Amino acid sequence: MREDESNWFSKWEEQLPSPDELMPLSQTLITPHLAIAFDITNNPVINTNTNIVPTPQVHHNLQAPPQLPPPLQSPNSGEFDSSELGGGGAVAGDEPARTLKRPRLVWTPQLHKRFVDAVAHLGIKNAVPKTIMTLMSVDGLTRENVASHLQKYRLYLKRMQGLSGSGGGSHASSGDAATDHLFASSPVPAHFLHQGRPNSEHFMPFVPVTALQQQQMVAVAGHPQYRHVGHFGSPSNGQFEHPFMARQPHQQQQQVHRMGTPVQNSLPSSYIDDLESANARKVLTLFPTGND
DNA sequence: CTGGAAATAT
DNA sequence: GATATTTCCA
Repeated sequence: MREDESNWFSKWEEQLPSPDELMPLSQTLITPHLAIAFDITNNPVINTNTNIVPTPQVHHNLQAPPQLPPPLQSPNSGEFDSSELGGGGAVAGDEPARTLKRPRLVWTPQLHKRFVDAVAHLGIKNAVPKTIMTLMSVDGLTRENVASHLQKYRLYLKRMQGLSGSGGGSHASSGDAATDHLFASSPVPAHFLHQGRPNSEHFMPFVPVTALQQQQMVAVAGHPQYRHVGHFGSPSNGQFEHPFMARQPHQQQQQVHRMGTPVQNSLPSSYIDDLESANARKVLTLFPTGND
């Protein structure tokens, strides 16, 4: 049977176990010096690349600095040109830069993880588009983007809750099941699932901000041309770049098992937040923070 | 501004 | 055709 479309997922699974980690959202939450005090300024963990599309990348432009720079401080001052998040990214060649038209924003697992993390840190209480967007600090991300994604995310959570109670099956009409994949990539904070507890306080088990990586990836959908624009290494704010380290060939099993059972959420453990980049269909561009 | 639905693009 | 994302409306 045709596995034309299915094959993308296959690859995706295999590449899921990426050494990529997440980035600390604390940046915005914690003050620079506070972060230093906590020593969370730089994560000594390993992080690695970021992009990676199964597609044959023709160019590898990256200046990849030696490693990740000091995160703290410097709130993104804004420098980075931010090429055109909307411009289609182009760079290289052709493609008129449409400055007014934002290309379709592709929510890549990593980006989504950031989104979930942000929501987790904020709590359903403040999990509003604006706050989330601010917390995410992803360049190019707009409130609208977050709002619409949030909507989808809520539906996903709802669908999940509904499933937990009744067994069922798997009837996903359409549009729901598919979304699950993307959402399944990111761990859903336990408290997310339905906070119907009138007497319960809302506490946040804090998200394992342990190994986080500092890099934002925005994927822009382009035509048959995928160009990943990595850019900006803002020297000033030493934000981040994509350090190319060796990726550990291990742990390759994450994947989404069936979560039909009650979420066992492994709180005490670190989440497996490594994801792969988008598949060959979009461009992965690292953008510096600074939207807003 | 937030939430939801519809429309459009890929 | 289906899905994702965007845009408009309440």
